[in-house]
Amino acid sequence: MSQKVFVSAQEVADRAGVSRSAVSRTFTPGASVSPETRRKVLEAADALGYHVNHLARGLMRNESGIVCLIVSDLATPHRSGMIKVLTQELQHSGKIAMLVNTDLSDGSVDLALRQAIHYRADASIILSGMPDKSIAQLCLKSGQRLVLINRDDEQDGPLRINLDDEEAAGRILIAFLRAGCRKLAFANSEAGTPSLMARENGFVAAARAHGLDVVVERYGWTGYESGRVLAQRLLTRNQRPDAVFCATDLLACGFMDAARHQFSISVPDQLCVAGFDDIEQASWASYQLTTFAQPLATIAREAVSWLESGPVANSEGRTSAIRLHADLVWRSSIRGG
Amino acid sequence: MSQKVFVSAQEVADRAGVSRSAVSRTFTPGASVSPETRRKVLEAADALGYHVNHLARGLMRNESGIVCLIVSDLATPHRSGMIKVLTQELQHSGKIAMLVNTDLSDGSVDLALRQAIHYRADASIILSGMPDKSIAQLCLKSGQRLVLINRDDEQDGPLRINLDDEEAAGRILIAFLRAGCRKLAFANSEAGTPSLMARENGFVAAARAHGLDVVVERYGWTGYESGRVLAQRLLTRNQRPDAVFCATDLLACGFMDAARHQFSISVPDQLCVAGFDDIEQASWASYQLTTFAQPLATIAREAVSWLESGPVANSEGRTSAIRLHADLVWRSSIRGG
DNA sequence: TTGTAAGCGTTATCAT
DNA sequence: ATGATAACGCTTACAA
Repeated sequence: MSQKVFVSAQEVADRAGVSRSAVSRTFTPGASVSPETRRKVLEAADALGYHVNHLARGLMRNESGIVCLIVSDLATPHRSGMIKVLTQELQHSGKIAMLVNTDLSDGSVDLALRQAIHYRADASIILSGMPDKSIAQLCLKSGQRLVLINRDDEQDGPLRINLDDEEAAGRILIAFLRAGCRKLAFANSEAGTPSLMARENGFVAAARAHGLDVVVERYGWTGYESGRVLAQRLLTRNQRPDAVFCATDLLACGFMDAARHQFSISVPDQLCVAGFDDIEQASWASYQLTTFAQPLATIAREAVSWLESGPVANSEGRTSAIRLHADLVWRSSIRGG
Repeated sequence: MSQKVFVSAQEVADRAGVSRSAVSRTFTPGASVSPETRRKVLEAADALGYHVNHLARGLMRNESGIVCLIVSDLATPHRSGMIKVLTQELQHSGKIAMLVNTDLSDGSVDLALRQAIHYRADASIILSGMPDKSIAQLCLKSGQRLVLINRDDEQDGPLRINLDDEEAAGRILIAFLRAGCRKLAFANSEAGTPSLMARENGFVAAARAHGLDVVVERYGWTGYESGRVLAQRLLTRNQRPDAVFCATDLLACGFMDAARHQFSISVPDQLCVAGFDDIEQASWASYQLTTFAQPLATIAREAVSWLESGPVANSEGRTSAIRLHADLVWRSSIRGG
């Protein structure tokens, strides 16, 4: 297609009157070059607009510097926030993010991982879906690292970073009880991902431990609109709940809006609401949602530092799992405090 | 670092009992291979877990398939929405997105473009900041394509996609006038990007054409919090405005929240508000913001199809600019309709 | 410290 | 249709 004409190391070498290797060494941190040649090379490179070809370098070094981010629902506040911190952290450690959007086809996580292999990515970070066992094994066998965030998979080999969802659910139950709520509900999507289900199960279990029942409702995709539908369903019951734990903030925003504008219910006076993720909108004046903060910075740091850490034990790759704590962010969608 | 051991074409060839070239041809669309060899190769490849090395392929073909997305404020609804459609469109046409986050350092757009060159990206799409003239020239000279979205630059060579911001500003003025508003205000950030300024200038000019003045206030970064500050400033004036055009939806959300919750002003009864971008939150029940929709799908399609179109005229690369129309999305933050 | 030469995994050219 | 061979731009022993 486009007639690309990049400057090569040879041209720089010619102009500087040195060998190709001298040029290569100049751009290799920690290689031995005399200050004089270095200067000449840098000068020629600058004049010619030379930039090391990372494709070729990756080929030789067997290390591309590419990390593949596999993501769906790219435009949701939580996911985009995740991508933001991950790209920052990756760039900070000299890597570059390749972004694969899996919104389109089904089973596209596998397709995405194939892309990662094609470009010889040093690692893949999966924020959505679950890879097929076989393709995941291929990645690991090929020496590619795998990080699963909020996927809670049983597979061996990848790094798994998860939150303590159950425990958080228990804490929010206490908060509801302190606010005097007894008619509990849980609003979930039908996505059924491990972390979503852990929140649900944790909440139900904690309630049961206190001798209380929870009305659970699930609907559609984990977004604002689903929150409205869930409100429709939960707030039209004979026994209207006085406390709702929503599986995500996005659901909670939709739920609150429906409760207030459609059912004229006052939050938190007549209904306490809690969410999960602490997306930016949770802090907006219209919501002031009590929620759990995803420790984004920590997640990114842990993920990237694990990628940087030396080679994984070839012997079946040591199994690593990190469970992080989610801080409760108190706002006014729950009475008291 | 990690001992990566990917399967090579040679290994596949050996196992299938054919030559390397046969393997290569099997994976090159439109190459001539007999069904028989093809089958043997595919079988061996599958058994071994072979995947074409795009690094090496890019080296040979002088075409990496990589497109670099250069972005700041990654986590805002508008930017993430943009990234979503762009990645979809790119993947759809067989390309892959490399994401560079420029939130960190200043002048990092140049750094980002350097990364694009390092990885021999076929093109770069810039959603934020402006590249230095020299580095942009280097990209173009190297045969890399450049797309600037909502940057409205004068430079020659790159494709420039912009909205008709001035014209849109004129339309919203009419809407305000029809609603009976006469005390106009414009809420802007201090970012001063061309599109933001075009909205401001277009609004002021249109008002002047109708013999009306506009109070313009600018503050901080283009986010929710700035909207609140701007409301603070504009709503405490002697002459309180009865209509505010906010440069973006995010500003508008902050503005509306402050107006309602802090100043107990009713929107749209006492104050009409309009925004720009049509982010998801604009449609939420708490805002119901009248705004202009960014034609995201069209933008992405235009950008990617331009990348696919044959080689740019080497003779100074024909100058291409696309100006798109922003549809007005009517909701209830303006009276009437 | 420097240059020479081999090799990374492809694809493209050219015979066959 | 197939196989040998020469690139592609780089890094890295190895030799000087």
